[in-house]
Amino acid sequence: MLQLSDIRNNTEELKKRLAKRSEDFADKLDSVIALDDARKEAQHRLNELQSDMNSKSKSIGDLYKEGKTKEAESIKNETTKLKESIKEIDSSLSKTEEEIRDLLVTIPNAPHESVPKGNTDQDNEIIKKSGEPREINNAVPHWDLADKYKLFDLDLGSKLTGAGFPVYLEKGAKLQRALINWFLDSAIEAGYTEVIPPLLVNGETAFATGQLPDKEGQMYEMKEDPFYLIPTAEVPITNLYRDRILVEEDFPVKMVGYTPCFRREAGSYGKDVRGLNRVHQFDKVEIVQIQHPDKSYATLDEMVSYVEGLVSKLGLTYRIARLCSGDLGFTSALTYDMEVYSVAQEKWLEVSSISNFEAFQSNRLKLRYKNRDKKNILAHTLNGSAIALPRIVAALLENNQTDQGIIIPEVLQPYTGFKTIS
RNA sequence: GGAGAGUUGGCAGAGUGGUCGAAUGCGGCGGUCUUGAAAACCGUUGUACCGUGAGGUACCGGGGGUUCGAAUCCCUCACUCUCCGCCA
Repeated sequence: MLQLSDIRNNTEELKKRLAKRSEDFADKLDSVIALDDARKEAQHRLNELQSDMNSKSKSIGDLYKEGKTKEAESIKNETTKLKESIKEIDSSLSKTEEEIRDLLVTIPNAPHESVPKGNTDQDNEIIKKSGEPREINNAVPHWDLADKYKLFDLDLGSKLTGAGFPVYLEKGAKLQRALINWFLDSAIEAGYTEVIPPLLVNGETAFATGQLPDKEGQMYEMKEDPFYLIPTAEVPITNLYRDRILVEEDFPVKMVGYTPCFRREAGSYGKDVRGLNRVHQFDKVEIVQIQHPDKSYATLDEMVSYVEGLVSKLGLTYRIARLCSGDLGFTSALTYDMEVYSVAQEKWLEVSSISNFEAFQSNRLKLRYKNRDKKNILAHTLNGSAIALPRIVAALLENNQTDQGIIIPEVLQPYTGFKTIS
């Protein structure tokens, strides 16, 4: 969430940046400031009363020790009222703090100045295209190729679980492992440290990276325990650094992790859900960085090029989009999407989303660093898919189909152990 | 799942109702000494909020309670450890 101090000090700038979002948040910012004024006043009064109480308590103790029981009793009587006032102000202060928080959690991150104003993905700005898509006559969509070569089976998955839980088979299963391993090895080579986090997280963790309360209902929730299945490795990996105070020398923190991801995708049925286009469980390798605020945008560019390198080595046709304000996630200040072209479906599939959250997550994570003046400053967090598997698989199958079978990209061959699927 | 013991500052570890934001040791930072370093010695060393400032307030796993006063007593939850049970 946005920093209170920022809202107070840079009110107009934040209003301007937030105005790009579909909803107007100017009033909310003003309300936050007004509530914060009330909070300060209450805080001040409370402190005074507490101070009074502390000194009274101290003298009661002293008086008893000196045997002056009567005097002690008389001061004790005075504290009764004081105690009530403290309780009263304390609870009203808590209420105000809660109101501030309730308001703050509904305000999204302020879009970066380069974010184009817009409503839907139609308004995203294509900043790079890798060339013209290859043309294949009578291209077969990946779900039919999967049947033909026994690569994955959605019906089987729906028997075991429900719609959107693919079962990967034979070379399809091997291809998953190959991609995961190649993605991981590439990231490690690029300086990322591998982690394997839990797949279930508690509410505090989900709150800190912004999934709660914004995406409540999009995560699978456990029945017996207050845990959520992770929708992305971003959640547990970024939270590794919750409540940490770093030193500048720690930057950049670079982590990579492979996890399955679970998404309910409530409300998105019907469209674009065939085959692997949108499933409830999928595999993803995620890269996360924690960076100095001055360097986070350079890091974002670096991460985009890194992901671009991956799709490029896979030989896929891709384009990079700068998300417009309407398509920008709640927690992000600037997001680039990597999209690959799917020949049979004749459309672009989003395979990676790379975002700079600035201090939005750090504020909830309480992730800071000590600067040279020994002040604690919120760090910036970033992450990106590197990469999500299903749509990469979809594009690979469709784009690489030939009469002789499906050609496996060279970089993957050491991992698959086969060169074609036939 | 059952029984028991714990959770204190960066770490280790005292503290069982008032003088405790918290002894002591280690580590970190600054200094003295030294050609340099080590050792020794001296000083300093948590986070957040309120206040222009002096200063004040809160925090000893989380939440609640008892009390004039709680790190210390009670309740509750989470976590850690030991033993038993079950199990990959």
